[in-house]
Amino acid sequence: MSAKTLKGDDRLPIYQRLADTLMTEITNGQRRPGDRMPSENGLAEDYGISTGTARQAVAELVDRKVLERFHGKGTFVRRPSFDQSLFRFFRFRSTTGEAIIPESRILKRSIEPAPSYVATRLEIEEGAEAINMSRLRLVDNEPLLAEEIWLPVTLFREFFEMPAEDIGDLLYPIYDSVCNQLIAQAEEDLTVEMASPEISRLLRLKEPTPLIVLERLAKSYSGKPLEWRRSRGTAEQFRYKTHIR
Amino acid sequence: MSAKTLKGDDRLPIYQRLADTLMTEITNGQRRPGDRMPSENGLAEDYGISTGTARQAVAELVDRKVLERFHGKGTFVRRPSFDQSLFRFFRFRSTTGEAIIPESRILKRSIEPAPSYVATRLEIEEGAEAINMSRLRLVDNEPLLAEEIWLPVTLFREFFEMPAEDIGDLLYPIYDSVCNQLIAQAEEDLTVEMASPEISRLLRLKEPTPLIVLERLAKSYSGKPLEWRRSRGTAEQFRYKTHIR
DNA sequence: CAGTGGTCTAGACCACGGA
DNA sequence: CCGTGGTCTAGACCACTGT
Repeated sequence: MSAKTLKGDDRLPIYQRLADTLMTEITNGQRRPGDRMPSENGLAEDYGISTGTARQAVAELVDRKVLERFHGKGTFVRRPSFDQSLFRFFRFRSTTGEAIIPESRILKRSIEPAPSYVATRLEIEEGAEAINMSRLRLVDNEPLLAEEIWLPVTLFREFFEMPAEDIGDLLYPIYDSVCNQLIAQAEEDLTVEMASPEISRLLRLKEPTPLIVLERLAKSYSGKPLEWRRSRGTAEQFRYKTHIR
Repeated sequence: MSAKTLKGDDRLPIYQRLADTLMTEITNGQRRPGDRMPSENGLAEDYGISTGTARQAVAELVDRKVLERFHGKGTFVRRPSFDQSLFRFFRFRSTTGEAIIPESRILKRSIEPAPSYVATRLEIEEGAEAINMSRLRLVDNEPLLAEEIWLPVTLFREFFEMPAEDIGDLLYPIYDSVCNQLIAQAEEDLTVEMASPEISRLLRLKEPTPLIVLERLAKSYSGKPLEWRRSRGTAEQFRYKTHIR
């Protein structure tokens, strides 16, 4: 007999219901990034299904980049790593030429009424209070990106109250450790505009310069919007490659 | 016994060798876009393997977007459709608001020595002769994109010699029918620059305007470079959305 | 209806990684 | 060595499509 039962509509395929079950455990935080999953044979036995079927469920989540398989080692909850995302768009060259995380300087952190373009994306009431940050990102002391960041105050109050000195170059690990909010996916939206006087000053631009504007809505596994940010960098160092079929 | 044999190193997995075999048939042109593949049971029988294994081979090619499966109908060689690619980057709005193929106007078609940036990508000798076209793409008679197109003269001589009137809005179907050259994949590369006087005139721009520059190297199934083009459009109508995990 | 892909079983054996 | 994922068999039955 099967020790565990599958959630969801029993007219759905078994592998789909198992995938949903595992996904829920990850969404709940019962299984966290880096955790090892039960083996495929283990899952099959636990749920009283065939190994091939358990395998199909795992394949589904591997495909959705929620899990990672390693031959001989096991299957693990994937750690999302987002700061590569910048590298997809901008070619940062440090003097050494290494792939590096840009330094972060927080210029402002305050609570303000959310403007409508933020409120919509974060799915909060227009004019409701939200945490607003302005941040500069630098490589070798050269400013590269100016960022405007918004967080729903209800979920991130502890982040707002923590000392600025304790905030490092990466925010997402802090969101997790301080507020228990895990960023698992994001939508990004890329446009071009001319630099405003304010941005020109921040990025130390002399002449009218086209900017790449990268808007990102970062979400939890379940799709709840957690952070909205807008990053602006000079288009000169912008380059994006794709392969299409 | 098995009627057909699999190509390739027999230390490779069977599904991999079957996928390679099918891929070769497609690369050769023995199976063309739109063609129906043998059924999964048929493949299994033909090669004396299990249905699950045949299915795995098909899954591989579906994943690589070479095949498409339709439940109850069969599996088909996918028709690559590239002119959607523009829609990934530019939001064209016709007056009706429909998804449309922009009209094409060929401004120039000549044979010239290939500049080095073209020769490198097309893998021909620098300074070797190549077909060069200049093309304007319009929606509702508004110029939207200026394109510079290069083709290796060895493969596309018949295209060069055909009457301009017979060339429609889409080039890839012509490449196929006239020169037997099938575009199956492409690399795209996106950057930003300010409009030159020449481009400003072509696109009827009044003021200095940032442009999106989309460079595309189009290739055959086997990866042989067939066409290089550079398209420029105003950044105003540029927008690119992604989802990342 | 027949033929297609989609799901599932109940295993076997192989290849890899770590103790 | 054991436990993991990777490949493979030889089917059965279901769900969808077109005639």
